[in-house]
Amino acid sequence: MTEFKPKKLPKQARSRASFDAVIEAAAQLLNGGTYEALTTNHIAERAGVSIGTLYEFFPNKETIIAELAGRRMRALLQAMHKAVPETQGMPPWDGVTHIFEHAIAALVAEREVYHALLRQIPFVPRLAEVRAARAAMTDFAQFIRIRAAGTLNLPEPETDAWLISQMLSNTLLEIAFRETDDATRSVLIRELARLTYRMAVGRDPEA
Amino acid sequence: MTEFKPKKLPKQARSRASFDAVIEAAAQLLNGGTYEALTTNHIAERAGVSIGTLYEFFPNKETIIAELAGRRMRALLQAMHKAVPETQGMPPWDGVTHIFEHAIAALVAEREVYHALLRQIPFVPRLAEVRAARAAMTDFAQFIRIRAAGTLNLPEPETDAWLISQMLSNTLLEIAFRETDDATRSVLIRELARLTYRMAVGRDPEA
Amino acid sequence: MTEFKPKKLPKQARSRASFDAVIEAAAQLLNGGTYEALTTNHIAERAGVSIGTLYEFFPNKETIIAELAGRRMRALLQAMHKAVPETQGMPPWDGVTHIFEHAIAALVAEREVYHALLRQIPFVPRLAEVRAARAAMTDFAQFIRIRAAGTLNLPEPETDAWLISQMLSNTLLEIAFRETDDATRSVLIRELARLTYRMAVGRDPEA
Amino acid sequence: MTEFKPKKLPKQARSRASFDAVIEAAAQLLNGGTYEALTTNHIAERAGVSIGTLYEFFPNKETIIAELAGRRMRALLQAMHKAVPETQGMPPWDGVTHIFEHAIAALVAEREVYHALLRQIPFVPRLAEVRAARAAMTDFAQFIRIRAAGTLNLPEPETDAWLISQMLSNTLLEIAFRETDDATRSVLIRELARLTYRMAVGRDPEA
DNA sequence: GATGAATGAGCATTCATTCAT
DNA sequence: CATGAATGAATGCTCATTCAT
Repeated sequence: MTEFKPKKLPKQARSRASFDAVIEAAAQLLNGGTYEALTTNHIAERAGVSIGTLYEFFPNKETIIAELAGRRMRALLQAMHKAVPETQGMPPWDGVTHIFEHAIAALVAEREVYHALLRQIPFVPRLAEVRAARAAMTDFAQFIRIRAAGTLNLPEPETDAWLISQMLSNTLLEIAFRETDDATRSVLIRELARLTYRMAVGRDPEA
Repeated sequence: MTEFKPKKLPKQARSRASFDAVIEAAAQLLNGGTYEALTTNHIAERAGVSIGTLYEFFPNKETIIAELAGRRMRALLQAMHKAVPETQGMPPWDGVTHIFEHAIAALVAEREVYHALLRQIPFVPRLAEVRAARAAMTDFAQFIRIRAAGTLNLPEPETDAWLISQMLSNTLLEIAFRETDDATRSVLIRELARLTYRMAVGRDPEA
Repeated sequence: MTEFKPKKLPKQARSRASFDAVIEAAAQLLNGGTYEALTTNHIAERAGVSIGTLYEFFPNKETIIAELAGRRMRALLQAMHKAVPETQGMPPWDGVTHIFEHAIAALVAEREVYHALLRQIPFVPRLAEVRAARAAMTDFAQFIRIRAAGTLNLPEPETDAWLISQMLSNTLLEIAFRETDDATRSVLIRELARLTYRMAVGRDPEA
Repeated sequence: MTEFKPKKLPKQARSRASFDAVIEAAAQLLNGGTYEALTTNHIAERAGVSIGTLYEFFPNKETIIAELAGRRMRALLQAMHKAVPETQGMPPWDGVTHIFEHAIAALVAEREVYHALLRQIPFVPRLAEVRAARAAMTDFAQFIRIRAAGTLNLPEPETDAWLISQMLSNTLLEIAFRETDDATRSVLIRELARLTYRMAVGRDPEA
């Protein structure tokens, strides 16, 4: 599988700024346009950098996108991890809901970026960093156990973990991509949390 | 919303053959290449038809893809519907497993086609026929109730139906897209059926 | 110079109807669209005739247009000739005005057809029939002499005749093509008649 | 009304050369071919520039043509203006003849370019710069008055000015487009000047 | 005769990438 | 180091014309 690595990681401040500007310009253009409209020349222009400079840092277009995908995946995981301590003392179901809400908030803030990255660009979902983020969803399902004190009930742990991570990651994306209001999304998230609990424990939480 | 309709539906045998050849050529090219490599000239060449003939039937590239998507969605639903009578007498969990197996078989046979259509081409998931197929997943979840004699237990029926249809359609796709062997897929399907039962009924089936 | 002749002149009534339909379909399409949008397939469709039949009568697109141009030029001259007897007893200036008015009326009725034919299609102005029609404008300038009893005063008769025919034909077209109302056109026609009289006779008419 | 403006006006010498090369290549191709044969790929090839570079400067084909039309109209007006001082001391009729001769010389040098631009390309005559040039013909008719010391005699000044500008611009073009020798053109120009004088003043000049 | 499916050269335009300055 | 002019293969699509049925 082709690796997408920047040509050189910038050390000096000025370089660092250009490097970042390119990636964030790509994100801006993705928000408000499809992937098909994303051209390297536009990225350079939006970044305030010449096309020549862009190619100093990135060997090709794919690498820019891979870098952006990595950034956003890290941001997404961080948003969820930051929410974990806040669930202290909540009943397990509420804890899951809380974490999902943070994930959705991060996704909705850049709906089109995530949509383009994860649903339109062939190679992005196969990127190691993206797969890791998806797999991490299971950790949050596991988290139910910690909070629910040992009631986790998964007969085929590995298989079930993979399935649940697929269901959660895809459904969180669908909720975020859906054109609707925050209230509707709240209901969806809460129900998703309950269905997740059902999957993981085999019964409804005694809320 | 833009409608994608063929220019003229072919009546004569010669036309019918060309019409079909174009659509199936598109499918062939999608199998073994990405969407980006799918060009109208390549489609025509592969179909053994001139580019002019291709545009005799289809007003633009999108319409070819929409027509292919429609065909495959219909094929998928049919594969599932054909499996329903065969579940007579099976315990509900096995019935769902059986239906999923047929769906996966259809998907796996053209893994890359389905992947390109549903995960790379922006407008395909928005197509009426595709959305209908996705929504139909809920019917199969409902089907559990029929077989499980009234134990369906969904506190927010509409919301839960949407969530379950998203989870099932996406996860079936992920299982089909995953590069693995049939044995592994069998286990995944069976576990998916059980998790689905858990979501729908709130407990494990009494196998 | 290439000659544009129909393949075969139709004798039977049915053929005659198809032949005419093709030419008039071309005229209709020219009214409400530019020459660039005029395709043989559209002409055939509009004429209610198959493209194959169209090519039975006309060896190529140019011939259809040449035939249409001939028809309209003949119609234009006829419109002007029909007006001549009506000028009996009018003072010469009014007579010219009267004839011009009939010409403009014919032109305006199919503004876009005449514009496309005479101002956008390279070979039409070079067609024998079109040049003849243009030359005929001089006859109407000559007509002033008949009515003005011998006062025509053209030192270089042949040269002046060509010049006047160019001025009149082009300016009548410009008046017809101009987007304006009938009242404005009336004033333009009357003034054009006076300027023409001045050119031909060397002084204003004693209206 | 759609504006046709170059994408970026070239600053550097290299750019300037390419920019000009494109426009003059278009002129060359128009000389010796019709508008229909004028393609962007041919223009680029003739200009010794890649098609990509062509589109670096011009957003579309129309803009190239509009730019060429502007250039030639400016050249035409300049040719006429430069001739004005040379008419000092000439009798008015000779002065007009002199100016017309310069206009015709400029037109004849690129007969086919002017013909294609002004008689085959739909949008060119509607271009602001072209309309201005045409209107400027009236100034030269006015010029007769200056030389003829107040004898201008136009009962409907605005209408007559428009008519005369139409007659002159069109007839100058027809003289230039006509396939003939210089001697014949000279006679035509001289007679055109006299007819113009007649139109403007109502009698022959006292040569 | 009439049909209309089929042809394919050709068109305007895009965009990832290079390299002389 | 940075620039941005230049590249050109490739794309989606049109349309005059042919010819098997």
